Amino acid sequence: MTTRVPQERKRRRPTRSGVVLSEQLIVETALRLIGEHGPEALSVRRLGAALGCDPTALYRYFHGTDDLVLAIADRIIGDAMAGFVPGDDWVAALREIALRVRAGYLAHPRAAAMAAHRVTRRHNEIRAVDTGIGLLLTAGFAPADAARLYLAFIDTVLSHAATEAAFRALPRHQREADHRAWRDVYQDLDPETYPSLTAVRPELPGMADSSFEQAVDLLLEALTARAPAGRHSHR
Amino acid sequence: MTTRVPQERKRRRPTRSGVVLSEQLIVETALRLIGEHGPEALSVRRLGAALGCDPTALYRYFHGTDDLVLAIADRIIGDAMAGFVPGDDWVAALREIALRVRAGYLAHPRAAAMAAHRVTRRHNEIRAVDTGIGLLLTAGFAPADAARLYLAFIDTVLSHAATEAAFRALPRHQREADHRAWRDVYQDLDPETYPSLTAVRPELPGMADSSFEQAVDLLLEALTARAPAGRHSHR
DNA sequence: GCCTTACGTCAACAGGGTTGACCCAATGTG
DNA sequence: CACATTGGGTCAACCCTGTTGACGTAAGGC
Repeated sequence: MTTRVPQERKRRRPTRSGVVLSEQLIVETALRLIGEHGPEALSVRRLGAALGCDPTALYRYFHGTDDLVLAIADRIIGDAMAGFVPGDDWVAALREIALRVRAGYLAHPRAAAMAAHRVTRRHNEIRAVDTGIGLLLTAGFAPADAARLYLAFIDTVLSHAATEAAFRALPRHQREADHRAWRDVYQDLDPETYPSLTAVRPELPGMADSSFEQAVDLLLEALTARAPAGRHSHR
Repeated sequence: MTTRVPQERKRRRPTRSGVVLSEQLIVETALRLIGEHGPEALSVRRLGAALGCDPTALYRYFHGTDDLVLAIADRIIGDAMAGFVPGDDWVAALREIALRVRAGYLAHPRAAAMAAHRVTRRHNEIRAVDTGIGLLLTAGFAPADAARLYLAFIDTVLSHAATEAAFRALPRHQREADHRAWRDVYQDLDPETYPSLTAVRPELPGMADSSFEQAVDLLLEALTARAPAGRHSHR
């Protein structure tokens, strides 16, 4: 069909099971579905079943799966950044942005895994970019540097968060197999073939943990070092 | 079936169309398929057709799609790292690893998008990890730090590369729509609502470019700053 | 109370991964 | 050289997926 999806709906017709559909309700149900029944639960058919309507009714609200995904992504960003106000410390503010984005993604891994590599240049994201660049400007960076460096920072944060989300969106047995790999496969290695891995063997199980905060800290250290003198962070 | 996949095969029986299957041939055909007929071309059925065999014959070589994906990922890593020998400069070596990994992913965007967040547990991956950790050890880092910092470094590189690959793997119209949205959205911004973006407006067109190298440089700067004294990079 | 049309429903299609049964032929042995 | 073994290619089938076009019903404007 790919019918034009109107912005305002007046003829709200209850579904066979009595529910009245809406874009909001659909997005919220999709997120709830993922949260309750695991990452694989999101499909047009399951979503229809959860809503108590025919799966194809969703096509009256979204042009297709892609459209639905973008709507979900916008909702996630909005929820993650809700109530954020940057303080005086620009480094701390950037770190909080990073942690909020990550938390938002991990709250809905499957949706994030689908949407993270999309460029949803919508209101919430634009506002976040404006805020982030503003932080680097107040740190004393020249406009050109502020733009470039913020891009590097936020791209790293988004990429990391997307990777973590994608990992959590894997079916459980795959996730556990990957996790076990660092304990099992990497433990019994030939010392001569892999000398460096052998040297750090006790640390290998930790390789399964997230490196998100470590990477963010490294980036913020580099940014602090590059910041013009006299405009340092408050600590 | 999920039969045990043996490592050594002796009874090579030609397929109906005369081709003799092998793990190598399957992986190479999968990569060729993706390269020629676009990102969506990779499916068990299409792969079987391209090989001139029944699709289910692949299950004699791989336990399932997941197993095949891991094999493809390891192949990409192997190709990317082929012929790499680290020089004296550990910073330069890490940068080259980053650029090689990225180039390998971008050469097969769709495959990379599927495999980037997985742990392949295979030879090429293990060797790359050993090499990277070895570089940090020669830089003078303690084993625990070397492992943790290498993880942060390589995760960032992999995440960035995966994001770029995923974007290139999108259907053309989605990719172009995202690009257009970026241009259009930032053209008519209200200066009062988005003051910082307005301040850096001349720099915004450059925001569409990749921030990969910028992010890698920042990370390497931070690592250099943290490196034990007397073991600096050669420049 | 009628007419229009929005929108929920239904049936169907094309494509996906995965399976168990079948059976031929390549191999190692005598 | 002949035979038993079994690896592995083939086939049919199952259930999942997103998406479509036709259909009809009930809601709203008049």
